[in-house]
This record gives sequence, structure tokens and C-alpha cells, in this order.
Amino acid sequence: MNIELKHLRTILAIHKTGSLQRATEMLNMTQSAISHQLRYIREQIGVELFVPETRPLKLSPEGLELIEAAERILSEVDKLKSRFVDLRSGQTGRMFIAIECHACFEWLFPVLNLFRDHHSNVDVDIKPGLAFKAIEALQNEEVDLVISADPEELAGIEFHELFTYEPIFIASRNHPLSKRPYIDAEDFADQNIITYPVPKERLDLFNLLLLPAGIEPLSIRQIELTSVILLLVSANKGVSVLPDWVLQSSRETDHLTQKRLTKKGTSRKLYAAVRRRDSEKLYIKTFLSLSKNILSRLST
Amino acid sequence: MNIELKHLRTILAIHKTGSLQRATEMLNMTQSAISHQLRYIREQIGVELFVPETRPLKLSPEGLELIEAAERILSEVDKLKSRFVDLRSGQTGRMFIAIECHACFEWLFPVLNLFRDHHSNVDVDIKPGLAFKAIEALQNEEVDLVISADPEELAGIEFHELFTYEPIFIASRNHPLSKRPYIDAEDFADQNIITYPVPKERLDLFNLLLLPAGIEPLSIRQIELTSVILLLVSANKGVSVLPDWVLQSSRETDHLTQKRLTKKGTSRKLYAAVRRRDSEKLYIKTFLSLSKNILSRLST
DNA sequence: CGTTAATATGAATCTAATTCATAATTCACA
DNA sequence: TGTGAATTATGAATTAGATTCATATTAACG
Repeated sequence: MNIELKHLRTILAIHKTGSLQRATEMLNMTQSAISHQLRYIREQIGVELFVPETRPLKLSPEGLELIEAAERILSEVDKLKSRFVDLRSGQTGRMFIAIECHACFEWLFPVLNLFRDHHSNVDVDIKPGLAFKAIEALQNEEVDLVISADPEELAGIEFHELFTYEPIFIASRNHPLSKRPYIDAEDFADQNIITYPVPKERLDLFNLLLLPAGIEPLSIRQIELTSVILLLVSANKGVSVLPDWVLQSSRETDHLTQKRLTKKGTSRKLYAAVRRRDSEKLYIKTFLSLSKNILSRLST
Repeated sequence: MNIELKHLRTILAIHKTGSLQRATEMLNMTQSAISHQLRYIREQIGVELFVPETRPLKLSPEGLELIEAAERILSEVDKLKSRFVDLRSGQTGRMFIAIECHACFEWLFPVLNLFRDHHSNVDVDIKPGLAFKAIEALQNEEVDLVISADPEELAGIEFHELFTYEPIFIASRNHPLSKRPYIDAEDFADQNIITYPVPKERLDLFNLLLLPAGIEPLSIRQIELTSVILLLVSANKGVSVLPDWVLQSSRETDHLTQKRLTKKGTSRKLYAAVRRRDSEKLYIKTFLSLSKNILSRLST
């Protein structure tokens, strides 16, 4: 027995209009086509749906049951369809985020709070534990958006620039280096450095200065939480380098001195990577736009 | 956006088997056909269902949603299908009965009690008030079975013989006619007759005897209930003619005398009329078979 | 990296749905 | 009860669409 949705729609149209003739308008088919289809359906289900030789067409008890089931089924299908319309247009969907940069929590949480006001029916989550394989997870669809500082050319992936920031050296007020107008790579050789617990290659300080200069610091201490890093630096347990936005938005900077790295200063850019086919989705656009403006919001 | 059940089935098969290749067995189609279909579906819903370029195929979050909806919808369709299989085979259905003959209640109720044991999921009802238009109601599908004594040749309608009965004259023990060996038409000319409230043409007595002989009784009194008729006849308020089965199964016959009509006796047949396409249904067959045997059951 | 297995694609084929033309029914009204 | 108008059914022709075949492309795994 083969039934298709098309057939349910036909039966429904016939019933609603009361005749094959009028159903033609509803279905955009000729009366003949409808008649053929009706005959096919009858053969398939083997039960008379309409009382034969009556007009207007009257449903048999079995036909009535079919109609009721058809309405249920078709409405479920319609729900499914409109669900996909929404998904496609970005009215709704999933936005799982992976962050390669540890400090990004500082601005990401405020962004997501704003985001929630616009798209309460988007399923947002931050997926920890795949900082290194973040882009791969994006391609796998385990994750839908990656915050990254290292754009690459990848098929199907787009990197959207969010904002530029400056990695800033911080130390205690009474630290010797606090006298300097700026800090150079060599200055780190005898320092205790406090950083996030990630490989060196993914830290701005090493990327921009120490690795190119071939300089190894005295020690490295890895701390998870930004506020703890600030605390330790204030207490002169070591020095650190953090993005400028962290220092702007934090109130724990009173006992700290801030210096540029190198005479001219340094800068990095942050990107959001998404799959190309997601980039037109409304909520992705909203996220990008909120992220681009978040720094100015935070500093005020 | 056009989605058909076929597409849902295809998606489901791909997901369950994990590859287009293996889905071929489940769907009895070539890999190519499945691939073409998959592409079509993707175009229709505009959302990537599987993570592209991965094997084994992995569902995207949207794909997962589709699968869940598809399973719901398809299971509902399957339920509908098996419902029709049941309807067609007569496992279940509707059996609304119209009776042209008033006294038939006497054996019909016992039949329906037995019937209920066999087919508890058949919707049984007795439709009153259309005794005269019963066959018409059968053609209209307002009713599914008619008890009738007058078979006709009608397209789409079958009359099944149930049993033969004899209309019997009854009177009080001390009624003058109780001396006779049998009763003839002329004997009614000076009698008060008690019958069911239906037109003369539908009463055995008139059909078989009085109308052909052109005899009019002294009076006619119409009574609804069989037991009341028996009571009145016992009390010598009049005479009556009832089917033999009524007298067999009733315990209120002590003060009555029973006589044949005419020297040779009379007989009539009772039929059940059904629509031809219903006649193969299991529960209809059960009803017919129970009805054919009911008289012997009642007399024991 | 090469080999194997799976998927995608285009053209050809085949199936099935739709239309066209028309016959057969039914309905309404005389 | 017949007659005309409207509706439904049917068969053949056509068209659309689904499936296959042959093959190119792409991933997976040693």
C-alpha cells in the first residue's frame, strides 16, 4: 500500500470543496487528474472513501477517518516545513561557540547577554575543551562559530574580522619595569610570566615577541582565571600580557602599571569563523555585529 | 517547498544505515537514485542535512530534527495504513443496522450480544426511524446492514437469507377461534387485531392473507412492544399474528392458543441486506452466521 | 601517496502522473 | 419521466519526473 502526502492533500481538497470540479482550483490540476488520483488512492487503500454516486460528495465513515488522520499528518508536515523556513532564514537555530582565545570570555559573555535579547529561540552554548581543534569542530558541525586570532583559507569557512586589540604588558606598580616607557622582548628574559594554560604558540606574547626573538622567560605560571592573573600580578608574583580590552573592563587594575610591547606597540585582530552557508543567517549576523561593537560598549 | 513521504523514508534509511550505499538495500534503489533524491531534498528544504564530505554520514543538527519529525510522521502514516488493512479485512469497522421488521428485536438482541464477544472493536448500533427507507439508507451508507423480508435486485446490494419462519395466529385460550384446526382469511373479518405500529403492507398477516383476499378486520390496534401484544391477546382484547420465533422464545404464552394460517400453513423468509463490497468483511460474515443459527439457540 | 570504497553527476531511459478529448452519470427542473 | 446542464470517469497521448547506467569525483585507510 503506497500513500503519499500528495494523496492526502487531494482527498482533503475534495472533501473541503465537496466536488472534484471545485478541488481543481485548490490543487491546480485538471478534474481528470484528480479523478485518476482518487481512483489510484481507492485501489491503494482498498476502501471506499466517498459514498459513490452522490453529489455533493459525502465521506464514508472510513473516509472520515482518513480525513482526520490526513489533517493531523499534514499539519505536522507543515510544522516541519515552517521549521525549516525558520532555520534557513536564521530565525532560529543552534549557535555553539568554540573559543581559541582564553581571555575572550571577558567580552563574549556580555555579547551573549545582548544576543539573547534578540534571539531567545537560538540555542547558544560555549563548548570548552576543543580550543585546539576548534576549526575542525566547525567543519564537523560540532560547533557553529569559532573565535580565533588566526584566520586561514579553508573551503566552506569564512573568517569575519571582529576588532583589533593591543596586547599590553602589565606588572605591579613597584615592579622595576614599571619605569620603562615600553617593554621589549629582552626584558622578559629574567621575568616570571603568568599566562593562561595554553601552549605558547597560542599566546600573543610568545607569538609576537618571544618566539621570534628566541627568548625564554625565567618561569611560566599558568592560571585559568583572568581575575586571578590580575591579582597575582598586583601582588608582584610575576608579570603578564593581556589584551587591552581585559584591562579596560576590569576594576582590578589599580595597583598595576600598563606598558606597550615594543616602542611602536603591537596589535592583533580577532575573528569569528563560521561555515559559509551559515553566514547569511540572521542570528549569525546579529552576533557578528554585536561582537564588533562590544569593546566600545564595555569601555563606557 | 515540496516534501513527500518518500523523501522522509529516504533520509531515514540513509541515517539508519549510515551510507547511501547501504541504504540501497533498504530502499531497493540504486545508489545513484538515492543521491539524486538527497540532492533534491536538500534543494527543497534549503538546509544541509548531513555534514558534507564525511563518512560515515553524520547528521547535522537540522538533519537530526528532520529525522525525529520524519519518524513521528511516518509512524503515524503506518498507523493509518494498518488501520485501513483492518478496515478492509473486517477486523474492525462500523455496523449500523436498520430493521424493517418490528419483531426482529426479539432475536437481534441475542445475536448482537453474541456478536460483541467476537468483534468488540466493531461499532454496532441499531438505527431506528428509517424502517421504510432502510434500503435507501444502506445505499447512502447511513447504515451498513438492513434486516428485511423483501429482497430486491439492486446494484451494489446483496440480500443474504437468514432463516425461514412461520407467521402464527394467536388468541386467548377461550377465544371462539381456538377450536379451529387452522385459521383462514375470512376468520379475521369480525376480529379485533393487535399489531405493531407499521403500515399494513409491511405486516405478514396482511401481505399473506388479508390483502390478497380483500378482507378488512373489525378493528386494528397498534402496539409497540411484543410483550404487551401478548398480554393483550391473553386478556382477550383481540387476536394477533406473530412470527413463530417470538412465541418459541417467550414465556408469556400460557393462556394463548396458536394456530396456523391456512390449512397448509404459511412461511416467510428473513434477509440481511449489505453493500456488496462489505460482504467479505469478517464481522459481517460473523453476523450473518450468528443470525442464521439464532433460532435454534433461542428454542433450547 | 596510492588503492579502495563511496558519493556525485550527466545523459539516457523508463515510469508514472497529468492533460486532452470525450463518454457516461447524475442532478435539477420542467 | 424526460431533457439539458453540470459533474465525474475513462482511454490515449503527452509530459514531467524519477531511476538507472556509466563514469567522474571525492574521501578513507593502510
